[in-house]
Amino acid sequence: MNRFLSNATNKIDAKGRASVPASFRAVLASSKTEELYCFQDFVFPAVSVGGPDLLERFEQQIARLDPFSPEANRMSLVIHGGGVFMKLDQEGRLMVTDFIRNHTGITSEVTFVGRADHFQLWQPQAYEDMQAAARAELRLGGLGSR
Amino acid sequence: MNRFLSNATNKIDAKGRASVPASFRAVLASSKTEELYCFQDFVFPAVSVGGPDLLERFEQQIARLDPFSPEANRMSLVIHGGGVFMKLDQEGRLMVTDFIRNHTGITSEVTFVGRADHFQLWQPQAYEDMQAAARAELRLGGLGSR
DNA sequence: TCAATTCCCATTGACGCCCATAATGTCCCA
DNA sequence: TGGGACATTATGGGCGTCAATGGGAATTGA
Repeated sequence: MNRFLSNATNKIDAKGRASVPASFRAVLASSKTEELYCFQDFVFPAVSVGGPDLLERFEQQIARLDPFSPEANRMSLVIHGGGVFMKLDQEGRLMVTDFIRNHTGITSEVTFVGRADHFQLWQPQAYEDMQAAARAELRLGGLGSR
Repeated sequence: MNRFLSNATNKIDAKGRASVPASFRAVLASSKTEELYCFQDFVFPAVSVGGPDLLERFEQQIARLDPFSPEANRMSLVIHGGGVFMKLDQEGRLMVTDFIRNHTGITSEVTFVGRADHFQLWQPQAYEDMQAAARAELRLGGLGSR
């Protein structure tokens, strides 16, 4: 499978590192992705991580908006001003920086959440709660009501 | 027969493995399905299991939405973040992970339930109860009363 | 020069591959 | 039609491999 799927919670060690799940690393390797582009999610208290192509996709979306709209402005602020590039170490571990911690509330553990073309970093409990809430919404919205 | 039908209850061994019923494996083999997509059922305390085509069906629903909308974001969180890929071992056994246990209450035995294009994992007693309840509903609803 | 980051190696535990055995069902033939 | 050989399934467990984790040493950079 060549997209990010499922979720896993890993520990952050004394140096602030956390292992990226092997299945996620496999996806990155298959697309030859070395550098990771990170930014905060628009909706959730999470940090999204993907290849440089992810950044390009967002730029295209901004281009489609009215350049003077508050939405385009806000999006650019988050995407360009708020984004960072990161790299994994030799064992496939990610440094959990203050940038990540501040937007997520992550302290000692990270939940990696697959989102098809990218993945996200969540504070474990926040993910649990949001997953349950989103599931309840979908039930009302009719996805599971066939 | 090329769809999942009937049900069977199998033991979970000390390593957390359970044999998938041979008839189900035959269905998987006939469609060349190697990887299994699993997710928490939207209404029942069960985990649904099917081929990647099951995931694609959900993704088509997401594709109909504005990719930057909260709805699409939420649906992806559930479908991508909440789903898992699994593989059977060489003997056709499935690892009963905590993901499965948490959503079903499964402990030492698992009931496999055929649902035509996919199958489900249930805690045996929960399945019995739900089966009986569904049967009663049908009786009231008049399906058998024509 | 000090602190933070990266490299490298060790440890542990989980998982997959392999083989063995028991239980069950099926088929063939007397 | 009964019985027995055979096949298949469900299950148990040994063992090697790899992922996740921890920590010392080297390197970088302010």
